[in-house]
Amino acid sequence: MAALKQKISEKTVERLSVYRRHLKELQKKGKTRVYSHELAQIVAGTPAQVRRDLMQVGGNGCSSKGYEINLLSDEISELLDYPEKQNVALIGVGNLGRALLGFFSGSRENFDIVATFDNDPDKCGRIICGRRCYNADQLKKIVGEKKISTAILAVPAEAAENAVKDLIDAGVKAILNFAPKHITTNSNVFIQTIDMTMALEKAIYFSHKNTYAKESQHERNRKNYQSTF
Amino acid sequence: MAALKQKISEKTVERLSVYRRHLKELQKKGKTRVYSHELAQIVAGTPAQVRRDLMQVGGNGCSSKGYEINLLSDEISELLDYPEKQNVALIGVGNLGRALLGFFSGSRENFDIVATFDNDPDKCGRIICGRRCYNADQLKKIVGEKKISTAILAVPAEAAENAVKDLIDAGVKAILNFAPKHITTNSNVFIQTIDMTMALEKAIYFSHKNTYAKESQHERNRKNYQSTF
DNA sequence: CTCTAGTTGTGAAATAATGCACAGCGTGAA
DNA sequence: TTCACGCTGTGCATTATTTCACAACTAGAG
Repeated sequence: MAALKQKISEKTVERLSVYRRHLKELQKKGKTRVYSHELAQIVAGTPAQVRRDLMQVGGNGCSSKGYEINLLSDEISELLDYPEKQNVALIGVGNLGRALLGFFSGSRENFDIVATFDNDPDKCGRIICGRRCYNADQLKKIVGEKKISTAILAVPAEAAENAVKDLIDAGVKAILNFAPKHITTNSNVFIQTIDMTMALEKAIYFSHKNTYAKESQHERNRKNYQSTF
Repeated sequence: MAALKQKISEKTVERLSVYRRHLKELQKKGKTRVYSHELAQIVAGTPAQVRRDLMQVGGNGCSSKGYEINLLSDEISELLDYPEKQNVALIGVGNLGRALLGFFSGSRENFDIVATFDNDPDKCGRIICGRRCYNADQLKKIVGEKKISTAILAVPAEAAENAVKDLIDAGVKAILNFAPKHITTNSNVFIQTIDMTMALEKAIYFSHKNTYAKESQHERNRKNYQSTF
């Protein structure tokens, strides 16, 4: 228990999430132990980086046997998750919103999308992918009632700014924003923007640069991981 | 023309894309000039950082008048884009794929989704959102014919690895991967994974940490920008 | 038991990214 | 014309992140 409550960097949190998902796959395959260099491959990092990350969750690797998968997975979960399943709301039930709803459904242990919101009267009141769709003006009420801590924002760019305001006002603590618009706040609310347009433009940019910018194998591996987002 | 062909960092490329989109909005509003501190707000960075980024594209800000929006936008485009519109393929026409197709449609100047692929016989041959859907086994042929440089991958996690192999084999140069699976390659192909599950887990993680980790205003602003992806 | 091979944990070095601070300049006012 | 203000471009300091490299340890072979 080395690193209790030591502030964990965002990058590390991101990687821990990726490690954990991979660990669960390994569990399914019946593996019981894993080495740092195996996990390193997943995130295209170095074994040293993986070990450092894992130290933050109480690094209990065993020399020459590596890490015990079950234990490690549990430890990561203890760090990333909360005792109670977290309730999440989806704002904006357009094409993207519905796709995200499907994407995030299924057996999730640590969170649950419990409500959706839209301001299209045709959608409100209906059940979409198993979740009730509320009118946007119900936001504050439902967020309070259902103790929703986090929101997924899938509204058009023009609507994003106001939606964020409303969400913060409603008491949400984190927002995962898919609208192609970067939004800041001076509140304590955590806003993570997934800027898909930017990501595609970036991919297109590097699609060509890569061809005539030969690098070492190692460099290339690192390049391929990328921000992961 | 300070920085011609100087290697531009990924972070900078990301921000340039964001700047450009904002510049185009400003253009629509009729603004003609912009200051570094205005752009800094957008990405929750510092003016110095913005100026550094812009220097890479030929920094031609004018003392006390700031940057000329039209010129700056064009210069960023010259750096990020290519003379020819880039052809993009979408792999996987499920819910998410179709949503992405819609999301990336509209008036894009620098790229165009020209084909979609799926291995569901029901989908193949049909026109989906205006794009012909091909069978996956046509990939190499079509990628060659249509000079597709970049692919958007929206297949289930299990299928991602093989899909990436096929795409690389087909000659694609960059992949934007939405499958919750990190994939590496030793080819020169640029793979950018948008790990939405990870992003949500991260958001949930920081939703709580933020509440009892008060920081300076400035720190908070930085936190709120986040990886942007 | 001893030795070898291979792995972890981690201090220290290296690298990358960010922010500070100021010289230099253009602008507009007087 | 002169001056004050405010902004850019940038060297340098600072901070964040990654990698190196090695001591300590474990397992297994002989």
